[in-house]
Amino acid sequence: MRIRGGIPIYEQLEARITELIVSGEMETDERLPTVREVAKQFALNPNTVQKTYQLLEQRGLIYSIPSKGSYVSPRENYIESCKALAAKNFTEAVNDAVKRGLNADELTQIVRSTCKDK
Amino acid sequence: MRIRGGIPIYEQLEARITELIVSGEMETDERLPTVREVAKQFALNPNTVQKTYQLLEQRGLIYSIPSKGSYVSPRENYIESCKALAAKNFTEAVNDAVKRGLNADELTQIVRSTCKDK
DNA sequence: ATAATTGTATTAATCTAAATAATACAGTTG
DNA sequence: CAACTGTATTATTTAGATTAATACAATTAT
Repeated sequence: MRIRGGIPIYEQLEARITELIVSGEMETDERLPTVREVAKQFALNPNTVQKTYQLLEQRGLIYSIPSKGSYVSPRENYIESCKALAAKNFTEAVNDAVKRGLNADELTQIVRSTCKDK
Repeated sequence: MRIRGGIPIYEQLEARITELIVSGEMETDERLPTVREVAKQFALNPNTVQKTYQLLEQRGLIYSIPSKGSYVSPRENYIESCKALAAKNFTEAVNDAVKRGLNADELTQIVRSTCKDK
């Protein structure tokens, strides 16, 4: 099974797990499902899942102990860099929107209404 | 020559031309360079450029007359749908940023500072 | 102890979308 | 008439994403 539509699976998975961790749904030092478990659950290849875990580890969101498992990093290890990356991506999105005719007020309004539903 | 980095060339080109049109650098009914001219200038295949022109026409930004050329559409033909599309994409970006830990105030701040430099 | 499970690593093969390439056609323009 | 226009078709090539088949050493559970 292969998820279509441009965005690579390992990135989709990375976004999903990032959300679980950043939102606090997973606690610090909580164990993540093994690479093989996730692969089985979503019918993916273990290598694809490992790629995601490597990404998450590079960004400080998780730490992996060989032969043991992968765990959620303490918040102070990642929150800064995670937000920095998000801010960078978001800045690009703002620039794109401006180029397509939206102004600061309109963007601010979208931010407000989108965040309100949370 | 092939532009690297995930985003397809025809989308990069589409973004670039959209900017020219939306910003007003190109005027209504102004003629766009021909498919073959653009292809030559950027060392692309004419088919790739044509794909971009098709996209732009679908979005109402340009209109093409066979055997004559492609021209910038009047503003009222596209500005609404163009902004709607931009708003849709931007909303996704907001959601992504929120999932990664940014809040409404932080996002608004980024909007302000990013738009200021323009 | 020993069998199963862990993260990690390597290498090759497969698959798909993107991009290229080579044309062709009909209408216009000079 | 010759050159140029947008448009269309089909086949090929390419590169990145994904799969696949393993293997290893360390940990855990039986």
